[in-house]
Amino acid sequence: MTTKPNPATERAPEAIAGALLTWFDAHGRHDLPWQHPRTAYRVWVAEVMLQQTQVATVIGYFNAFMAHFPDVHTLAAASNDDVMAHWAGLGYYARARNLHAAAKAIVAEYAGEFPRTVDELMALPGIGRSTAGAIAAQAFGVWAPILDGNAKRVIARLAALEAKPGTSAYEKPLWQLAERYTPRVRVIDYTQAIMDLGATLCTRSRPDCERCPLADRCHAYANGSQTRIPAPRKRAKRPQHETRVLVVMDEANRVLLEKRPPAGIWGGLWSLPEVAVDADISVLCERRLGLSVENVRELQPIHHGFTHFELRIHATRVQAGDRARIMDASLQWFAATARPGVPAPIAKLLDSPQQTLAL
DNA sequence: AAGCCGGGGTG
DNA sequence: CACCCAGGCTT
Repeated sequence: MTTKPNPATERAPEAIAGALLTWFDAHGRHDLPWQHPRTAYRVWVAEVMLQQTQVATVIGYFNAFMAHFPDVHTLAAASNDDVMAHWAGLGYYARARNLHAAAKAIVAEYAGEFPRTVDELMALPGIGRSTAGAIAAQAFGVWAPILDGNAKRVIARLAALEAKPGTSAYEKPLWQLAERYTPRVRVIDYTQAIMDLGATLCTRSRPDCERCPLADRCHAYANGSQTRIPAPRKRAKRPQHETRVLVVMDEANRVLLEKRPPAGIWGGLWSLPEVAVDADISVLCERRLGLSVENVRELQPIHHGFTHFELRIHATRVQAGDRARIMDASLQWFAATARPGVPAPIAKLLDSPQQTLAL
């Protein structure tokens, strides 16, 4: 059968890249922290932090991370707790776990020198096709397509691709076009340029097509479909969950924290011990923590919204009796001033003046 | 193909 | 409040 040719695929790809690069020289972002200096290690850490996380949010974390883990050897040799603490608040904590594992692999298998091919990069934990392409292109100038959220939006509009995001009918042609448009020269700048265009002009809502260097080649702009491409993803209503955490204080005003299992919500982070909502606190503390408690007091519940569910967190504060001995390695006392990174809502609770952790 | 994984920005 | 963000991994 005959299919209508897609205008975006017919055009000379060099013209797209050329127009984009000319625009980039004048209007692109040239002062992002990971661009100066642009080492493979810094590009890699930045790319992982930037997965599903906005640039403005990442910058502060990136600078702090680099100050503490200046190179891949330092990162590989660090403790998991130290790495997780520097990720606390960023979310998607599997990224930090994978980052640490990948650092160890790069030291062990590559003597600390990053591999330069997409396939080798993709074999490292936490690096998928798009991130591998970004590292290869930006760190080494190796030709490789990227397809992050920005590039997807730009290319989908160029091609007026109406397929539903998340389906292969959407992803496959996008990768094909991403390869076609990626030039053999100036791959570092091109990779940055298409992301910058998506971040500054070809935005999800209210794209500024009047200033777009690709407007005269954009099929969506030509037929006025740019505001409904890509189609929004309908999300199921978020279920409501409840849980309870314990704020256990000892005589020295230290608080008891629990290292969470690697998988699941807040995986690998230290948090307040989580118990059943209707738990008998005294009995539970005696049996699970091996300590007697006094001054059991209910605190103000806090509410936290996740992407896929909402959580109402009840909090019970108790004072640990004498001779409190915590045997479990996943439970540890921490001073308020020297505690590890904890999830954002827990940090908020612990830092809240009204909670007044002191008894 | 669909679900899981966070916290913050934006309209 | 809805939707998204320099996605990847698991099932």
